[in-house]
Amino acid sequence: MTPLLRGHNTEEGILAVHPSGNASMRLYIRGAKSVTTRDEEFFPFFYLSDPFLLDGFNQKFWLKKAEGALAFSHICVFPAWPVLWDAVRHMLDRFNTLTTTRIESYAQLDAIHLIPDPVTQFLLQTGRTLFKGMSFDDLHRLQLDIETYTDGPYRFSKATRPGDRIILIALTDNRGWNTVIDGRKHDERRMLHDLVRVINERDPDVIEGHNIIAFDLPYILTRCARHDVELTIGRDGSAAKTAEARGSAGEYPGEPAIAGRHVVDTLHLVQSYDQSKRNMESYGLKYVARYFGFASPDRVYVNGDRISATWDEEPEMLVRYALDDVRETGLISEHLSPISFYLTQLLPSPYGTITRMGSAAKIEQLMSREYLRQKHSLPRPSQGIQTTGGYTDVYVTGVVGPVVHADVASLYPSIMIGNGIGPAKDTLGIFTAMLEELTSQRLEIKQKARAAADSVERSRLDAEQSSLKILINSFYGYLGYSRALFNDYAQADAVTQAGQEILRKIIAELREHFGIVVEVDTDGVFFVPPPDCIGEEAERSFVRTIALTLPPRIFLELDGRYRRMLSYKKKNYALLGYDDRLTMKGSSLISRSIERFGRAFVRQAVERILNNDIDGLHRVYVNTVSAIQGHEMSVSEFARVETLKDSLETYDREVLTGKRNRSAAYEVARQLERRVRSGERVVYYITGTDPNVKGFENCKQAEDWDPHFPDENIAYYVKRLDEFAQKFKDFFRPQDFVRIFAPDDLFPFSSEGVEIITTAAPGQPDEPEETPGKFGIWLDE
DNA sequence: AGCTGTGGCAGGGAGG
DNA sequence: CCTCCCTGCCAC
Repeated sequence: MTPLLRGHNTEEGILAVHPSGNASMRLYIRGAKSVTTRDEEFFPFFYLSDPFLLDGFNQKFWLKKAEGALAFSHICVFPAWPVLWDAVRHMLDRFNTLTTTRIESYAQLDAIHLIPDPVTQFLLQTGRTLFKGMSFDDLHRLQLDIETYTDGPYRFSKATRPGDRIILIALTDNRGWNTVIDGRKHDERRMLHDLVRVINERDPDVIEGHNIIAFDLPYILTRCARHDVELTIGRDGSAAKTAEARGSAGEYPGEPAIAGRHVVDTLHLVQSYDQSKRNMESYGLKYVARYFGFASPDRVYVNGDRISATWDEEPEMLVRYALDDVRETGLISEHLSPISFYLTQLLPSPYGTITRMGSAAKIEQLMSREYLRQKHSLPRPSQGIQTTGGYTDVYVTGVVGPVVHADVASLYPSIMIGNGIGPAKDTLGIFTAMLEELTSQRLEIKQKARAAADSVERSRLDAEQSSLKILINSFYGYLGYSRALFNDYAQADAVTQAGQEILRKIIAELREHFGIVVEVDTDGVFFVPPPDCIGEEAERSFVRTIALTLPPRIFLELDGRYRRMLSYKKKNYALLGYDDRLTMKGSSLISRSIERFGRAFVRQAVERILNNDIDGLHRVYVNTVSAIQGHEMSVSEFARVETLKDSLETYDREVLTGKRNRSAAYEVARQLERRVRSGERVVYYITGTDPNVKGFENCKQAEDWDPHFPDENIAYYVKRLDEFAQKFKDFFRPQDFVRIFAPDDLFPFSSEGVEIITTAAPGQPDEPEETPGKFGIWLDE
């Protein structure tokens, strides 16, 4: 019995398990009842080497470190796929039994969990199917195919296509499941049987839906339980299960189990897409479809609470609505799923799982895959904290223009490649090598995509390069992640510090060349170009001039140009494009926690200020005040929407122990009849007459607001409006400010003599004192 | 049970 | 009033 892994850090608790050469098994080791374990000693561990299957596609298992040497009494085999039962038995027979090698004080296995991930993955990608009763020889041939099909470490395998898909939609109204269905039990029972039949007939590799994991599947399973129908949609005829139903046998919570099929939730796809883009307002299906331009003009919309009524009154309408949902979900998936799909060729995880994996987990898999390929041990996570981040500052507040935004392309990855930054623990040195390799692959693919004549080919290549971009951008975050095996806080700090230096250099150079730096954040700069730099071409070449002063491989690019900019605070500003489009950034201007009327007010006010329309600004204020006072707004405009992070129980406990204060959102949640879970949104408004009421004592659920007897707290909401107006205080002289943001009285408002003040932000000792009007040229237009 | 990072603004409530 | 603490949301 020789340990399969070699390594320098076995003293840190590295274990080798020798499974006698079957790596298509996922080994899961649970602490036996007789074993005392300590939580802090639990750590995930790890891949088997594979003398027989393919390199890299090894499976993961977990060990619980036990105190002292212990032997378990038996070994159990749990094949996740009954189809493979024979194969497992065959392999075990062939190798007699599992042998384990124990190092230091680690315990032996007590359970084996089979998940044929590489096989499903291969099948999915090649469009081949695994059939019931397949013999071990058939499987073995498949495995040989898989071997030839893999290209090697951290390279894409040969691409094929996603398998057949089916989209699942469940409909209910949001008053609860009972009202929709209870009157029509027979119909529903038949529908469930139809669902099972259709899925088995179509036999899809992938089942998709928007929020399918949190809603459609659990909903359908609940209905199945109520009607005593088995949702037998697994490829082997087994029933679909939710995580709870399966226990926590090493699976992710919420991970659905449909044997032989992948579940892809377009909600997850959208969320991870927006993590890099960051400009979506919501992740709801209807919004997302409109965002991507997938919603057709004659799309049917039915409000959630009208679904059962619509079904009763105009069933064809509801059918059309459901089909529109399906169509849009399908288009969103076609647009976004390739990013995950192409990663299945790089990572040893199944397609469905990859769509739900975080970015650090992906890096971890890449690292582990290569370490295991080289049969080297893996380190444990280091303890510590990262101490630095990006540099952010605001040099000028007020209205300026024209403004150019220049940013460094892929700042952190470039630094890591340029300075060879990688974890000290990475003795094989693959982290940086991998980053370099992936980056050059991406550039190659990007160029191919640009050159591709065929539009299908182009979008396939584009998806591939987007997958890589996401991976590449995750390398930095991985360094500072506390649970990462290869984390290295010192190196994470080295990356951010180098980034700060580059940004400061850019600022210094811009000033040297007579640009006026307005706001900077991490990897980009807003600045007013020098007076003789007019027009896009001049600005572009100005940025090039600055870029020449930077270290090699650091590419400063012109990212955007704007007619005017309102600079408010760090990470808070508004931009007016040459197409007159207004974009606002920052939590104090666009936060979802601001009431809708407040967001509308701020937006209109910013727009008027950017256009130097002081009379308009005053009118916006006056109109908003009168709308509040005249009860002209409906509840959705002044209600506040809050997401509950904790359960009501946690909240109560923490309030009781004085760890946190009472808050309106949770108190409203308490009033609701249904149980409120964490992550849910609560919509409420403030009642009473005193503007200084305590929110948690004077709050009501928005649904309870009655337009005929409006009881919102007018004084409170006027006070809120004045708080929003305060944001603009520094843009005006005090005497002007009080006149603009005040109701009309005896004398009509006049903007005569009002000027917008632009100032160098305080606390900038190296910035010479500036006077109003000196920033940019637009005031003289 | 799994979870990528730091920096920044604002609001509400409690207590000085 | 102010400060502190906590939570939520946002930029990159």
